[in-house]
Amino acid sequence: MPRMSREVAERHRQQVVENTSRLIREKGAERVTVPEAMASAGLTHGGFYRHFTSKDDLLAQALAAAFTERRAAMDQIADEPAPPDAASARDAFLATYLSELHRDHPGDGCPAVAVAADAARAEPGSPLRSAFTAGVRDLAEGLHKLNGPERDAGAGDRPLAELALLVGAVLLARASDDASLSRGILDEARDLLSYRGTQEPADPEAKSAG
Amino acid sequence: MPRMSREVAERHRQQVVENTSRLIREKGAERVTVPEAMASAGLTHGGFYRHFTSKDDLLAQALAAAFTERRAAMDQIADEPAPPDAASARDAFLATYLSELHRDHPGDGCPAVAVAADAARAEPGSPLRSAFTAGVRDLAEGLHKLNGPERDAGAGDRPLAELALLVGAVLLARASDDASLSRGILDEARDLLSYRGTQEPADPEAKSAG
DNA sequence: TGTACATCAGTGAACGCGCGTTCACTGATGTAC
DNA sequence: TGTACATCAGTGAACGCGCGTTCACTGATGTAC
Repeated sequence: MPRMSREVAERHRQQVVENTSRLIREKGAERVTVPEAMASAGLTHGGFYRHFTSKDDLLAQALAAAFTERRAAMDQIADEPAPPDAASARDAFLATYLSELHRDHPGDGCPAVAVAADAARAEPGSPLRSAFTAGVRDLAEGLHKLNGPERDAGAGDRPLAELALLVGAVLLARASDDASLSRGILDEARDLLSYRGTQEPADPEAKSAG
Repeated sequence: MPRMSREVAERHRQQVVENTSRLIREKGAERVTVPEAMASAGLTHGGFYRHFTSKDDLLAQALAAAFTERRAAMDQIADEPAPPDAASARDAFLATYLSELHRDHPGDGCPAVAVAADAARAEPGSPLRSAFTAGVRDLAEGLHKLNGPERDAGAGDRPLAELALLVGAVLLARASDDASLSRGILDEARDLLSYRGTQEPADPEAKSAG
């Protein structure tokens, strides 16, 4: 199969990036190979360098795509009204993030959890690390938005710490080889964040309000 | 250099484990090689299998050693009186854990941060994952001890969530390629934990106690 | 619209490299007498 | 305490393997006329 049309070639490039975005979350950035990434779009490895300057280049693009997708999902929850089983959009988001579903499906999950270790060991200034840093900022902004304006005034708006707790909880829950310990981590994290969400309002009656 | 005495051989084994314990925190478990681990004790790779049944075996031993060392450091802080610049032993510990020193020196740092991603991807039941799970339990117990008995009664004792926040914060701080963002993560995490530590005591005067 | 030709997406073999593991070997250590 | 010999810690070469990257090649696509 020799030369493809530009349109087809561009579709191939996008498929490789999208599939790699999933692969790096499932296996970690380091363990994804060039042949594997190309094969995920039905191609052989030889043509890789027509699309990307290096493996690092692809990894960074795939990571950025994962963060973009994740942020969009956050905003969707923030902009929709809270579902009936959640007190607020924020609670709905926390329940989703700290769920066993998220824990057990890294490939669809948050790249901050899956790629943090790779980013921490990448060279400062490298494409992967830059993409990760931008992603952290992006997700923290999403959390800030979910926290809403009321929280801004008080002590409740700490999106960076909240992101750290979410990431740490899902990561430790994934690494813990015991079902009840793993659940305990997720549950305690949710408690800690929910508690802060509804804690000690000046007016006790405000508790029942949205 | 042929056969060494048993005493010397045992010292070599210990050195390999200790040095690997540092190496896996610096580079990640996957990136440590057998030749490298042996060379760290002045040996060549060929004799590796006289000491360990496989690379995985060494990694698990090294990880267990790192957790043991870390737990001992926690207990030392818990058992000593709080230093003059900290309100409690707990605060002293939090300040150390969430410091730039810890962030910038993974090799001396907490294995839960450095090896979580490797453990999360290791096979369930594998030596590395088992060692990690035991380590998480151990550190959570240490945090519980630092929290003290007063916290038990109220809502303040959530050692698993606290560990998740500590781990997530140091990990994201290491991965973030921007000094102020990185500091912000550590600072917000400390705020979140300190706030919970001194919040709304039933009796305001209790603040100065213990 | 047709023709001639340059471009380049994709193929598959090849490269040098480092990995985990195995193995024949060496010779001081440890043991049995 | 001495002697004879088995043990085994450590060496260094070798194994098969998969990696990232390069390259000559193919032939449909895209373009210039």
